Amino acid sequence: MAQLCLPVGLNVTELKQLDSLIQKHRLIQKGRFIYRTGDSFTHLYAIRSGSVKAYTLTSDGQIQMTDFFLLGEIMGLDAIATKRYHSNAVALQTTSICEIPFHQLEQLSLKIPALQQQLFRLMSQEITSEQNLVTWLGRKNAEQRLAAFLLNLSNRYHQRGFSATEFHLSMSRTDIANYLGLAVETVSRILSKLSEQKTIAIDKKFIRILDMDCLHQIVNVGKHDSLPCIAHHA
Amino acid sequence: MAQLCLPVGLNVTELKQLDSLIQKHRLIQKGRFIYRTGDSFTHLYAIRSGSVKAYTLTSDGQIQMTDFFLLGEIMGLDAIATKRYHSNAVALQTTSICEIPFHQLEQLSLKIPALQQQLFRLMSQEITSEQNLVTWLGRKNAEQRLAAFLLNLSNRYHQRGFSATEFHLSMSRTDIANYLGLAVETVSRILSKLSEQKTIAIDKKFIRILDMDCLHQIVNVGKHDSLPCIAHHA
DNA sequence: CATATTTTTTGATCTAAATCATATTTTTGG
DNA sequence: CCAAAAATATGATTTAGATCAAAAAATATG
Repeated sequence: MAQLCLPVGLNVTELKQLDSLIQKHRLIQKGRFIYRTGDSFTHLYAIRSGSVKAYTLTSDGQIQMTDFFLLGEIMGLDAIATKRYHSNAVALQTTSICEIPFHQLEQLSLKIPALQQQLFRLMSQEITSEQNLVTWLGRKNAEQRLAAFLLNLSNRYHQRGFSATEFHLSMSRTDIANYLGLAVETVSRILSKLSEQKTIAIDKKFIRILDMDCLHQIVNVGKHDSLPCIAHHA
Repeated sequence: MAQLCLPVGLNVTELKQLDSLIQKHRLIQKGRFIYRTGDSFTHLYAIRSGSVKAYTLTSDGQIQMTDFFLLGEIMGLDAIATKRYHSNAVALQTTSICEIPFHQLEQLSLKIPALQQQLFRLMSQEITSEQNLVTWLGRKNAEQRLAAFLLNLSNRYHQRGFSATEFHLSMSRTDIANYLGLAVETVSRILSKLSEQKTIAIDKKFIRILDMDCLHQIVNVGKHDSLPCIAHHA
């Protein structure tokens, strides 16, 4: 569990203690739930391979994607306060997850200051990442949202040592559209346009980013910005 | 410091220790900054009275509101990961804040399990609250967003023992619009409409909710819902 | 307290993206 | 391997809300 262990810098004994907590793995088939809204919260889940989507149902029964989790990421942090999961987590492909009993983790973090710090850090990161999503949804047009989404995935894969320019788009167009607050047709149209102008290339679920700069430019340059070049280099 | 102390249930010694951490108060005049983006993170801030807006600047220089903080709420949780504040926090009125040195709080929470738990809880709540905002922005129309916003404020005041139906709208229309991803004109128009139909009454910065049910109905009933009554009672 | 400045409101027009309508491609499952 | 179902793509039309424009109200300031 990269996110929990690596950045922490524990000694051998501490590492062993933490390791003993996170022994239990599970393989989830595509389309299966890891947890559902209202299930009582006992574990955090770390993704060892594969990917997961998390969504909530709004009061009027519509689906709202709240997160995509990729390899190395931790699910369930939003459930700590209420001791119930708030969303439904579904595997987007065959996914290996690691179960982390939260109560025991909490106990252990009392004894290992660096672990407590890492937990605070993880949760704070999650807050920031949701804030960023709010910013995209509130202020950006469809093309900017999609470009930002692709760059975000690219970054996250890159951070885990995978290619930043070629990766698996495991979520459907519908899921992406929902996540970004757009219509499926809009997502499809923009992906087509980006393909046409050779910014990306898509083969089924596989995406290759051909012109990363172009994506950055789309994201960074507001439509009222009269000096795109300067904005880009700033 | 309701949020930090009350729900925790500490013994006398622990309470004293916590109390000694959160002695320092400060009065902030309207329009003054509590922190700015990039300032190094040392304290969490709890609001004792007044209110604060938090916003970020996007890469193309636009303002994006990320939060409004009311009395009893804690600011700065998003800065823990990076040790830098990510947003600008500005007082919306004369505001009394309480400074909480985070490093010491972290140390203390190693010794007081209930305090650690409360911190996890607070951060988890913040994650959930941002997720909710994402849901509003992604799926709701202008009227629903504004109704949800008013109900959210109402709830938060109510939780602290204030009136749920009459409160101070300390943020400007522009701030609200920005927060909800709308144009000022749209916010103004909808507030006018709600006033006209006696759902709310606004006198300068003071708002009175006359028909709470109506607001709930606006929020809960999707436009495609053919049975608003049923949806409302579900 | 009178004038300047900012904020809010209201109206008219325009546009990005939703919706509607099909067609095409991909996936599923017998 | 083929038919049915699901997902994706593309074109035409509509619309919610942005933008533009201007007045009215509130607030600040000398």
